[in-house]
Amino acid sequence: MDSFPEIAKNSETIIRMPTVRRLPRYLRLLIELKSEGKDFVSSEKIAQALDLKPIVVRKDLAFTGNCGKPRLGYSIEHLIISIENVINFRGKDTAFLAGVGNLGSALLGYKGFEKYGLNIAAAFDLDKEKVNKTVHNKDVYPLEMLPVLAARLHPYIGILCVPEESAQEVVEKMVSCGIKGIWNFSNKELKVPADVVLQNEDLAAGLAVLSISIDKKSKAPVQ
Amino acid sequence: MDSFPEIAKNSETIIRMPTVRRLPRYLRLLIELKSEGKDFVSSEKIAQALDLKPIVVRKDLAFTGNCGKPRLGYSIEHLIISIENVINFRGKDTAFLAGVGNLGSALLGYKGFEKYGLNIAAAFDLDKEKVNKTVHNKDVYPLEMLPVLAARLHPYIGILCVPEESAQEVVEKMVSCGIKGIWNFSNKELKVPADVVLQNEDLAAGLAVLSISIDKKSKAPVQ
DNA sequence: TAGATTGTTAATCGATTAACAATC
DNA sequence: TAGATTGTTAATCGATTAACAATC
Repeated sequence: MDSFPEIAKNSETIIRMPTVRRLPRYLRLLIELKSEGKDFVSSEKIAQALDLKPIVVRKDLAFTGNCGKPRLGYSIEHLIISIENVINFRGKDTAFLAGVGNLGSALLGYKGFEKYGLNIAAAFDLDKEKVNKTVHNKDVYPLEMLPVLAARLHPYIGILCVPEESAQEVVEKMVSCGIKGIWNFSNKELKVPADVVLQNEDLAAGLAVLSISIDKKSKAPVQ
Repeated sequence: MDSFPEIAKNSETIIRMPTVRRLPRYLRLLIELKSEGKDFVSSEKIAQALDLKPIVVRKDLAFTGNCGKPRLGYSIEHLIISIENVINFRGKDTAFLAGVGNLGSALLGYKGFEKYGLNIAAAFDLDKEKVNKTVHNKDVYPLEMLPVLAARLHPYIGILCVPEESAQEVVEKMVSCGIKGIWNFSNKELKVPADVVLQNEDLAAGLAVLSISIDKKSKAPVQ
């Protein structure tokens, strides 16, 4: 943890989305390997564990600025730190969540966010019945309180789990409070200002891929 | 609904994943337009609504086998049917869900699956305390009951929301009961036989993309 | 007919893969 | 040194974009 390779914080590196989406998978594996007491791992081993090709692993890991050692592989500890830095999974970033329905409540109770460096500091709802309670130990406030709490807690991510009808309105409230990224679990197509990042999570997209893949496989059993 | 264009059920069409992932977005928009009484829509209009380029829309829609009419655009009703057919969102496909924790419960209560042609017919859990109850009106059975209920209900998709430790074991049970697709919400890297489709949903992947995009945007404000 | 909009063909861009030289 | 494993450079593949002819 003391001697530490120069991280290529080369801010001009291009974001390659497929690589970024794989980084959390490497991270989980590396943390597991570390807990088993391992110090180094090769791209070949990582590839086997994650069902990838070794060259993909090497290309992806190069993107984190970390260097492997010929014959040894990659330092697990250094890689973990590099990946966490690149995708910002270290530290505690503050998020607000809006919409404490089924999905919103589940996310409030999701333990994994701690590992991802995300702290849901407060939750909000328009429904008077859901408000002024706690869900999974998180306080749920009326939406009107958003500006006051934002001024105090400085959230930078807004997690959106409200029904489609109110999604745009809630996003605008979040944006006007200085939130810089919207993680959208509603299926509403949202408009955000150019300086705000919108990340849509679409359950139906995954299901569509699954359905069509099953279809293809059953129709073309020889491959 | 009577006169209906020949659908190119050309089974040799290649699956283009980015296209497939966008199809549910077109579908939602088209259903909305239909409810507004519209009959035709142009690729330009669709592109505006979904923040895409018109050429992307035309290429994607061509993939559904549907033809647009020059000067008129696409028949909304026909397109809806074509898209639903391609991604198998018509009819009622049976799914089993395993793991009735926070996320599993939320999915059991998710109304949208009806629209996606997915019917969660039964839920399962290893925890004796969670079993023999109903969650959002779905029966929760002990995992041992899976084979019996599978023989009766013929599920073809298994939705996996169990903790990582038991994920592989549960998947194997599902596969041995004839399930052809696994929708994996756990973060476990699963092994499945070659004839079974695995679709991983990784929350951390979306969060990583969001985080890194916010970073980039704040560091490169001129674009 | 003129004009709007589609669908096709070719060009560009980006991601994956292959080949191999560099390194410990 | 020999051998394993990395990182680089070039080739391939697939998706997006551009240009434009076809169509109503």
